[in-house]
Amino acid sequence: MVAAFAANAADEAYAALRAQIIRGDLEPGATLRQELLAKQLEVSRTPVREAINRLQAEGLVEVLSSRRSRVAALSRAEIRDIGDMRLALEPLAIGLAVPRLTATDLRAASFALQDADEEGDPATFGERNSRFHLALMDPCGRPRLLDAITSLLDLTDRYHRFAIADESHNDLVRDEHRRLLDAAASGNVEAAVEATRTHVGDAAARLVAMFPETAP
Amino acid sequence: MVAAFAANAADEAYAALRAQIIRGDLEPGATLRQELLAKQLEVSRTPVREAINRLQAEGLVEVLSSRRSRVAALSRAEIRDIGDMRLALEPLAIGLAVPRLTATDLRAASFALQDADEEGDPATFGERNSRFHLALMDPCGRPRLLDAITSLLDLTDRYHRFAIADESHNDLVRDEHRRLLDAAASGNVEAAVEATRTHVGDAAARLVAMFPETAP
DNA sequence: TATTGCATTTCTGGATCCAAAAACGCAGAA
DNA sequence: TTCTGCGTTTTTGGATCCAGAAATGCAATA
Repeated sequence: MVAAFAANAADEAYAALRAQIIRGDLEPGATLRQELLAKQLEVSRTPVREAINRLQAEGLVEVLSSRRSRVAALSRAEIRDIGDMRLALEPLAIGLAVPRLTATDLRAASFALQDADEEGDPATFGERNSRFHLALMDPCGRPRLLDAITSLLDLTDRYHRFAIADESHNDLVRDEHRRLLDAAASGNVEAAVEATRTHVGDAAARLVAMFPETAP
Repeated sequence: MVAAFAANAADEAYAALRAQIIRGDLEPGATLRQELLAKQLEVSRTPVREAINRLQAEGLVEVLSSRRSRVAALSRAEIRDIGDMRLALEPLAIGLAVPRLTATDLRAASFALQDADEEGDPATFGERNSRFHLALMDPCGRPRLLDAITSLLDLTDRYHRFAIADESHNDLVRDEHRRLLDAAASGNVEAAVEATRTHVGDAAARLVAMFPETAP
């Protein structure tokens, strides 16, 4: 593992598994065996179990009929469910955050945007994209709201890799990102909220479109 | 314990603790000792730990600086946070649910409303109130949205008991409930969404008002 | 009497153990 | 060859064990 900045083994296991799922190292549908994961993370099964439980609560892991658990594979319906929730929550967060943005916040968001928009490992595109969004919303001062949005972003991050093959689509995303950042930077709350609505709506629609109508 | 309809001990412990917190048997701020809870629930510490973890994720339990955990005591800011999230999510759920409501759904909601509005144990008022709301939103067909809303309702349920002393306030709530149910029954999506917005907004404001400006 | 330091007790997180349930695989029957 | 049934293996949930951290309480001192 790259880094372990967690006080306890359970947090560490959680962070490691979450990262592996989000960047697709653990593919949707892969079954999770506690013993194996414990060996890989060099801890006992106890913290692995705790991590799996948390991931279940977040929706990144799903429980099969009985006992066994696997990496959640989202359906078209679930992607739409998540998209609509983002569309309800992110404009709220942006609306609260923009009036509180400091120069430091804006600089951080700007850096995050640069990182998100440049070419890079497709596996981490979703992650980098989410980091930009969260950087802008972070100053909203609503921990629970941010947690909820983070969970939603976590769920779809890994599916973005398939969408970024289309270059014209990427240009559009860059454009929407830029518009959002500009509105936030100029302190125009209404414009920022509207830009968020547009962008999240578009992004969700694109993700939904990736899933065939009849697929699981 | 009254009922134990859970297959495994962890679910059972979770349900039991959640119920005790929601109806105020475990007061905000009370520290949770695993050993004691395990003895009370007649299981070992393992499932209790799992239950506490889940409750932490939901926000009903908070972790102290180190190790010890207690029943979450919400602050004014957190109540507002939660209220705004409800205001973002519940209209969405109602808007999706109303076109799909069956006669059975409406009957269930109507019963739930009757139960919520009649005099009864103040400790369970929040719970009964939430059940009505959820009954109306249940057919929305969005499991994740419903989970999120349920979690939010869980968090504030126990604080409603203090609000229902005021009888004029109760009349207003009954009125708003009735308006919402009527709109839903008539299939008027826009009216139902608007009634939800009004009611949730009012309810959240009343809860926030209960907390002194400067309190924790 | 109030306060600081230390010994004791309590409690938690993590590891390990155990029984039961589920998955697997093989053999025999159709 | 394919399906079904049974014995074996694997894996999980729950219980218990253990070491370390925090809290508690007592005593000695100012």
